[in-house]
Amino acid sequence: MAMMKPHTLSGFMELLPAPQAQMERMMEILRRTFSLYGFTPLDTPILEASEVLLAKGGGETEKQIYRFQKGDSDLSLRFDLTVPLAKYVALHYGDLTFPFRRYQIGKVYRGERAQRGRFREFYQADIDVIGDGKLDILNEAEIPAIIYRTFTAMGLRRFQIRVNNRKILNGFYAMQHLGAQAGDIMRAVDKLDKIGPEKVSESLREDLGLSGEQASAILDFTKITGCNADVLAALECYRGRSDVFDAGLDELTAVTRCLAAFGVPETHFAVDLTIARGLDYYTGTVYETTMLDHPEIGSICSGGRYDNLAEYYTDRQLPGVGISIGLTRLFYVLGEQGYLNAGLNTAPCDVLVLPMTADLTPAIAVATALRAEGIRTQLYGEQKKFKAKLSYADKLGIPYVLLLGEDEIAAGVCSVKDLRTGEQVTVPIGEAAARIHAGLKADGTVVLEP
RNA sequence: GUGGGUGUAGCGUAGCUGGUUAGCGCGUCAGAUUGUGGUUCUGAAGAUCGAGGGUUCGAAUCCCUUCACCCACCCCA
Repeated sequence: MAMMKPHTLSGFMELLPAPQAQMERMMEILRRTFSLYGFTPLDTPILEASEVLLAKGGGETEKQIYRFQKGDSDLSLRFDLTVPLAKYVALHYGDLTFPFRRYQIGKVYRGERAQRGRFREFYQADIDVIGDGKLDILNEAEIPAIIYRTFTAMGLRRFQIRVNNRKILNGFYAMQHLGAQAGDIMRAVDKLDKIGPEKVSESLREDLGLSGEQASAILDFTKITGCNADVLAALECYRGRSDVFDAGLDELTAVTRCLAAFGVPETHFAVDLTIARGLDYYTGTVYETTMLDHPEIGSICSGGRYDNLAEYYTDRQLPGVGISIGLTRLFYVLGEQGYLNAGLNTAPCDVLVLPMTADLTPAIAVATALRAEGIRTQLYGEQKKFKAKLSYADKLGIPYVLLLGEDEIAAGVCSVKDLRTGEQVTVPIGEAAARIHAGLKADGTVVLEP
């Protein structure tokens, strides 16, 4: 039988052990930070009935979703974590306490062309707050504050969370009598950074059939930039001409105020009237986060307020606000920039026990004792040459090796070698754990509690 | 989905105006050193040149087909 070449599908990330350890570390930070704000962990199926995921119907989702038949079932892979959440909340409404705050880290799937920093299977780390009937604006300010804290905890510095409000855009376009084309216009305006104002104006007039006055009114609107206070002040000039716009401006102003109180510096947070992206279910505040040094990779975290997502599954009004970190993309960018692996121990364990005798039981006893002390211990039982055993520890980056030969066993001692310094000491077996603990703590390596 | 580019040992690559044993680096394995790794030295293994077909005395090299991957667009985390 011909052997087939092993390969991994395009757009699917598969990591080696060391980077995988880094990825897990990032997820730990996310879980810890989300818990800090009172979010409860949640998991939902990767597969859902197609009618659930496509309830909203149409649009880009329909084109990009992985959908297939199994028997008579019409199934789809989830393309985000928010739509499944809406289903979950509608389904378990009676058993949940509102506002319902949950975080979820899981893989999602999008059948589009893979590219640098763009995957077909990727992790999203979501936090959402779902209200019963109503949901206070405070939540919309807290979400980016959490993101700020999360990214900071991961060691990121050069990122910016940009905020806008769909009501402001929709209200403004309504003033220009362009309400029906709001979506297309937002998409055109979104290209400002990429192709410049002239091309955008051209696109507005030629592709969307707007008048010259309308196009320049839109471009003038996007030119409202500066510090957050300036932008908000400039927006006040448009007040009084659209109820929707006024509501959006009130919300954006409130969010901006709260964010300052949450301790998010203005360097990391900006009101930006050009952002409008994200899925089309957003109805109010929208967020988008980019790395300042790598804008070309796109948003690594975005979300917003959605008032009507659950309407396909329930008659109840269940407004929500949430945000999604593109973990796989974030990890990819960090890895590419060499920001990962800085001084982090990615070894699978802290010590490798090397039995040098035919009888393995003394080594087994030592390994068991070390584990009882919370030291991550691996027992190496392969009949290899001594140098091969040491080389194994070296390649995996295991910091300590514990040698147990005839002489040591007879004397009730063991040899503990620090592979990083090459230093080796012989200590009573009972003291080995304390010795390794001390060395690990000095290095700041995470040690499991006994 | 549309347009462009690239496919040579596990990985990164040279060779590409056709010319006979496809070269190098990293990694792997072995030895120097059978209780001392990471450094160094020596040696070895490892490639149906993405696949299929065609042109030719002769194809990694030229032509066709196909597949895969990458980039751009679309859209998005």
